[in-house]
Amino acid sequence: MLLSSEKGSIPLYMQIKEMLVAKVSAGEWAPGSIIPSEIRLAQELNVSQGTVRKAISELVEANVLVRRQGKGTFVTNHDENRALFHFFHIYNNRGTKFMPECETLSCKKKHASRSDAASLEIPDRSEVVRIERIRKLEGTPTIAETITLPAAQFKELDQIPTDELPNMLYELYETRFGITIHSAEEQLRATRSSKRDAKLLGVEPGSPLLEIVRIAMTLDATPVEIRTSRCNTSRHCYRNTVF
Amino acid sequence: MLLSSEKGSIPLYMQIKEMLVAKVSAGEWAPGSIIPSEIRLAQELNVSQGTVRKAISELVEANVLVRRQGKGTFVTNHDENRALFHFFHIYNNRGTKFMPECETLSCKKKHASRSDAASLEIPDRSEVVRIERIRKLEGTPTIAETITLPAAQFKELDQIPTDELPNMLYELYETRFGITIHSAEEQLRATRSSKRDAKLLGVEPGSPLLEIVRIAMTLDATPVEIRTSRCNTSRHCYRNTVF
DNA sequence: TAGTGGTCTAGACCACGAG
DNA sequence: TCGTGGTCTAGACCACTAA
Repeated sequence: MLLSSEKGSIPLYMQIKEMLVAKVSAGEWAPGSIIPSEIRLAQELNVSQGTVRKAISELVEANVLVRRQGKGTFVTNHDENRALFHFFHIYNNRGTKFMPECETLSCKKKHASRSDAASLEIPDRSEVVRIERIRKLEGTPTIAETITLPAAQFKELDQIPTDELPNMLYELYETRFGITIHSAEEQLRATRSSKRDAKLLGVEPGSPLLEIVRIAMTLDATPVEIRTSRCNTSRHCYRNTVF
Repeated sequence: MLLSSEKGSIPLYMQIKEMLVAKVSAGEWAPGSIIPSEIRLAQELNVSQGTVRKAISELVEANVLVRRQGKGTFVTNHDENRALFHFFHIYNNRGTKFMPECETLSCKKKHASRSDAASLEIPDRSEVVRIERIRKLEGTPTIAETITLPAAQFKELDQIPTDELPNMLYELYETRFGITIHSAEEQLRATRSSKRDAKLLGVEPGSPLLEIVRIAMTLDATPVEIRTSRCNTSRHCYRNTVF
């Protein structure tokens, strides 16, 4: 790799950051694996350790890498805790969060609707995999979920028996399809429960549900999942901390 | 100030960070004012510039300070843009955000309910100021808001004529009461519109509204405002980006 | 004991803003 | 031109982990 240190060019640590992101993004460094030490990278790139350090620090901040003192620096991987911590925002009214249980109702191939296709940046009517499931919190069904994925990137996902689909799908995406969810954009609205959701969640049809539409993206900002969650918020709520 | 650099003690940059936070928190350095340069601070504290730099960097990350190259480092202040950018999350369905207009309905002293008192960490039944207002987005009334503040810290707020209360209250809190909102915790639920809100927002009574309960805090984590927003989400939504 | 990241230093030079 | 923050270096020593 070539770094340019011309006057007025992009700072070295930024260029190094881009390089590191590229390696992770391309899968050259897999999730969970160790990357070369700061000193090695500095030698290879002909810069000082401090410069590499700054690049790595920003990627640690962005949850791309994790440092472990005495061991090394690793590519972040999606264990259950990360998924729960970063991507699950439903708490009970006492302010605590539990790992949701999960029952998958169906997992089938469909053709993308216009809006799904637009969100996933794939051609109109192309194939998608659609998962329907319901999630229980502390024993009671609380969230009805519809998940839409581009079939091209999730080949044969619909062949997996529904009872083998795990609770935390992002781990599956990573281990089985090599797709790591890095960020997501969520839109929240209040809606009326459909008859179907009402039955699944044990509420009156038409009663208010919190609808969360999430578009999840990889490190290079490619959208790969649309997830619509309809939540009964009588005993739970969505929490967000703002700085 | 004394820094301890004993073996096994808290890192210097952490101690410096605490010191800087204390100065801002105590109002010794007011919002918007410049703080001593990195070099001056380093001299005064007998550390290298790099160490001060690391302390400041983390506070910039936390939105406590802002750097301006060539000018200096400043205490963050709450202009309209900061309030809109960090604390207002309602977008229209095309994904854009506008400065809301605002009509204040009332601003009166009350006695705190048990739950309000608990949230604000003040004695039961102590005095609070209650503001009721409605906010218009692109011309249509979209959000009904109830704001509760501890009267002890917002003396004579209820004496201000309602039509003089500004759109962005956080600026007022800062300039008039010396209280800077630094972070907030939001809880979102789907609720049914009350008759009163329905009339204010021009919707059917009982129709679903997105309820946002925000507890806003100062830099030292003291809760100072409870804000309940009930939003009509037919043409708007709450957005959140997750990493 | 060797190797990793974590803290800290002292000093160089660049880019920006104001006088 | 001067003072600010922004980048980068070279090297010291500490704290942690694993062999």
